[in-house]
Amino acid sequence: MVSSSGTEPRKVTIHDVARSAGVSRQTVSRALNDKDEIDGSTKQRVLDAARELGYRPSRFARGLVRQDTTTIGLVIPDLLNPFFTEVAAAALEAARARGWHVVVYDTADRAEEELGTLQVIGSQVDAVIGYFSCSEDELEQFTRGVPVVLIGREHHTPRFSSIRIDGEEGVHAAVAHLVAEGHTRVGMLDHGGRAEPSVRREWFATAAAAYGIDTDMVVGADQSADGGGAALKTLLTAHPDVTAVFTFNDIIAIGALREARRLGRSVPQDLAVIGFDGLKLGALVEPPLSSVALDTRKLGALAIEQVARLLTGGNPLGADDLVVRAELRLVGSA
Amino acid sequence: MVSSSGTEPRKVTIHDVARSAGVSRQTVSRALNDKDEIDGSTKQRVLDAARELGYRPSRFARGLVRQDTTTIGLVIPDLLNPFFTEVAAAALEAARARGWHVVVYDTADRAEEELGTLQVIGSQVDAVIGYFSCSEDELEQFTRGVPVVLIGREHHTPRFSSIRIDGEEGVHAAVAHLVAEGHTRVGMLDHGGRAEPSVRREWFATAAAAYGIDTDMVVGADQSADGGGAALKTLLTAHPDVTAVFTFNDIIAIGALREARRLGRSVPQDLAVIGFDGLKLGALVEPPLSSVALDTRKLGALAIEQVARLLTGGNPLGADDLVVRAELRLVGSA
DNA sequence: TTGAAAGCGGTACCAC
DNA sequence: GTGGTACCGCTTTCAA
Repeated sequence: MVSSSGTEPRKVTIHDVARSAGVSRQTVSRALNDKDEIDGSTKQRVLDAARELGYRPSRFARGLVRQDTTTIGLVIPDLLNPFFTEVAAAALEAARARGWHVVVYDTADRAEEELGTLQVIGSQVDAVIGYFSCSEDELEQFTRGVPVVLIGREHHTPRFSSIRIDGEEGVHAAVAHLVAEGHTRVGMLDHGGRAEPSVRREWFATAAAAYGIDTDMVVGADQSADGGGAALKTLLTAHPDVTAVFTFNDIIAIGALREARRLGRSVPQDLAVIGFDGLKLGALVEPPLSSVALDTRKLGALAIEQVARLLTGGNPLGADDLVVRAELRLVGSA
Repeated sequence: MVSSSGTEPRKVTIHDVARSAGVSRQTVSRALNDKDEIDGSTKQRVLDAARELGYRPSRFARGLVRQDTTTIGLVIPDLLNPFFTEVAAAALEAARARGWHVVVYDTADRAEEELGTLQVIGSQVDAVIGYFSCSEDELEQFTRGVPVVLIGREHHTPRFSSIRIDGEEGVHAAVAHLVAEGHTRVGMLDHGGRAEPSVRREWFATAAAAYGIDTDMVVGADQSADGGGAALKTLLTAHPDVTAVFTFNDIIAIGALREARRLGRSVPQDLAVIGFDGLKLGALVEPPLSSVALDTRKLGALAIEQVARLLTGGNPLGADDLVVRAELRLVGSA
């Protein structure tokens, strides 16, 4: 006796409606799809029967025959991370403009969940946009045949597309600004975790070098406000003479802002802070966070646009077009 | 000549693979679905052929025959509003636990988009969870037959379910705390827009009355940080003697926090602030925002749980179980 | 181990 | 205006 207590309501099909209304299935179809080759009264009768029976057309059957609806899968590590929130919102907006549906998968920053998602997603969507941590091999293996647009990393196989984030100029401008303000000891809070330094750090190093600034004061930070705070503390302990910091991203910067206040350093007077991403969130903290800002809406729009092209087999955008440039936005913290 | 320049790649079906591999369609199916009633070499041959042709099974055809995958639609007015971000994240998490897919629709706070979504969603998902602004009549009309769980408002028709937010005790505790701290002039920043005062305001009024506190100092605020800031300014201009404010939600409270600083009032010394929602965001501002906190994860989990019951026709949760209680969390701003 | 046939629930194209 | 039929692409009996 495993069956549920409720009256397991066997799926009502178009056939049931047809029989109940005393018409054929196609007539039911006509009534439901508002075709005009049908008598008014018949139509009403069918509609009534359908309501009566609680009929709902199967999206699968319908999708099978009229191949219209496109659904894309959006895979992100953490929707609560404001950066991904913005990316997701942007993708949703761009998708909505095309009448597409977006299935969102939050992998909770777990590699296993990511793989699991990848596994199942292939048979659920027409294309994938995502921020993945797995290898391209794994990606390829699971998404075989599905267009994939990568966010937050660059692809090495022509099999994929990716939206490149170009912050070189923006970071240079940030450093230039700090130098112009008289800062000579500028530290950086890079991301922690992965072994290799980030591209953002390279941009920073290049710019710093161009201004003859020391570039060794770098501390890795967890990708969280707490991580940023802790990293700032470490940095200032090791280098008390630091008067400005550039951070891997805004979340880290916001944590640094908070920690600076706790350490009795007022921002931007005693410590200038410049983040990266330009999150809307930056406007809510005090002082407002200066940042090398990304146009996340454009990022989302580009990803969707590329998917569209990939899907139609039309000419996909090249690497040169798949770029979002970040630019310095000074509002308070520097 | 409207045809695209690319080689419109006609959909490869299981049939093509079968022919190419020199087997029948069902053998292809076996190979792809990893059944064991198939010869190893045959399987490999089929797999190769499939890869060769770039074959991808149709999710519609597959869904049609094995009726497993459930997809739920999540409709929210604005993913960038941190409250909805949390709700969405919670729903995604709960859905993932069941292996469900979630299609997210952001209606951009526009009634027309909401209706449009409603229109299309019925034929795309198995159930709907959402924060809607339209009438129950409209909801009913468009979601006919689909289980619907409402968030942020209560239902009046048995046709729907809703997750109720019970903040009565929490708000009472908030007022009690303020009173205990010596505050006698407590204002409120309610939501603006709609004509009627919010339920939260009623809770506030009731609690305030219980402590013999004046309850007229209420200002409506736009649901944004800026709105909260502006509202606080209005409030303090009209009632300079106010020493504490309770707000409709955390976003408004955060705006108030910012404005207070600009007005030279330090928080919580000169002005105590208590929000509502308990967003994670509240931990990022200075001082950390005290709030009548909601368990958004539970909210999402409840919604999904109810959907599950509705879907199986099993015994759905009653109103008494569909409640999320909010409780006071004091961390800094009061 | 493999294949033929019968659906899954709709829609389109044809007669009537 | 309405019904018959084929078919969308795949899986699941059931024989062979």
